[in-house]
Amino acid sequence: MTETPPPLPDFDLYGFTPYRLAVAAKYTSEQLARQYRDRFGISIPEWRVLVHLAHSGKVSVRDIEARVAMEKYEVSRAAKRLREAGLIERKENPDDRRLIILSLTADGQKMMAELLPMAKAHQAELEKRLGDAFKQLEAGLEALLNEAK
Amino acid sequence: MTETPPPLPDFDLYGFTPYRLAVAAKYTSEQLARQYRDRFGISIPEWRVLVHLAHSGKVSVRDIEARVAMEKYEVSRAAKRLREAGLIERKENPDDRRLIILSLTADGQKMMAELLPMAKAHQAELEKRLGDAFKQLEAGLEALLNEAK
DNA sequence: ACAAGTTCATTGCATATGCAACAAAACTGA
DNA sequence: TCAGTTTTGTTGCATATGCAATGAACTTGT
Repeated sequence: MTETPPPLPDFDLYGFTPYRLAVAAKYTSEQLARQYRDRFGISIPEWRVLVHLAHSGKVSVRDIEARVAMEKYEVSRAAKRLREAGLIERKENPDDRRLIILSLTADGQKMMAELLPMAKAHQAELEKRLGDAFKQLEAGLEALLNEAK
Repeated sequence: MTETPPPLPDFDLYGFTPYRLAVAAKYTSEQLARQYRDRFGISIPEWRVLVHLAHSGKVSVRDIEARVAMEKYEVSRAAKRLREAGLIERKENPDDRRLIILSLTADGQKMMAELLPMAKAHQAELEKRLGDAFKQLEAGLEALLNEAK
């Protein structure tokens, strides 16, 4: 004689948007991330810092933190590894000695000159594969990300 | 006399879909995840296992791995913690003694009876807030997730 | 029947991550 | 001016994670 357990609400993980977004995020970044990891030994946090530096020139940890959805300790540690790898360099800001100035080294520039086209190609490929669905995805993401910040 | 560095392709992280998805995933799961972490001490991998058990009854590590986008070692470790917390239990499958049978304990059921409505409310809230953009987001995700598997 | 290969789950190890504490520099206001 | 507060960046510590190796149970092919 088995007691029927208290019935649980019906809930399907596949229909749960945070889950779906997590899977989609992992799926879309996986292939490219593996490429730049195998080829250059770069992790995703490091990649984000590099992209920001490639795009914005000289910036502080705080700038990056504010703009690339990373906590400052992540930025700090990513920057440390990148410095050890000789890809970025770090100076003191004479106007405010708490701030640091991060920038790509020549080696870092060279690497990014290879990496960025790979990323652009990946993005183009994704857009092409998804077609109209891509436009819808982006419209939805736009609304979500606007409210996020 | 500064040498102009080799020009880098223009690339904006904000327009990069894998990045956008990662930020969106983090944003949408953050609030709820904090709730169930603070209240029940449950992490996201544990939550996924629990949801799958609530939905599917008795399953093996392999079942969960296949269906909830987790590696088997993640499932294994999540299950271990949940067992230690008394939320799930584990039996041997007599037909195939490599397989294990995971299921919710009474405590686990009770907890999920609280947790699932929270998740449903979170989802409903998200749908409502985003309105039409939600539908677009889901259409895009649908296409992406279909190709993922 | 049984050696070789597969599948399933777990674990050791190195590294990554998240949190909170910290130190140094700059700002604030009386 | 200068004690208290805030901002910036780093780090110690505990835990989580990813990978590869392991071992046990099953399957396959001859």
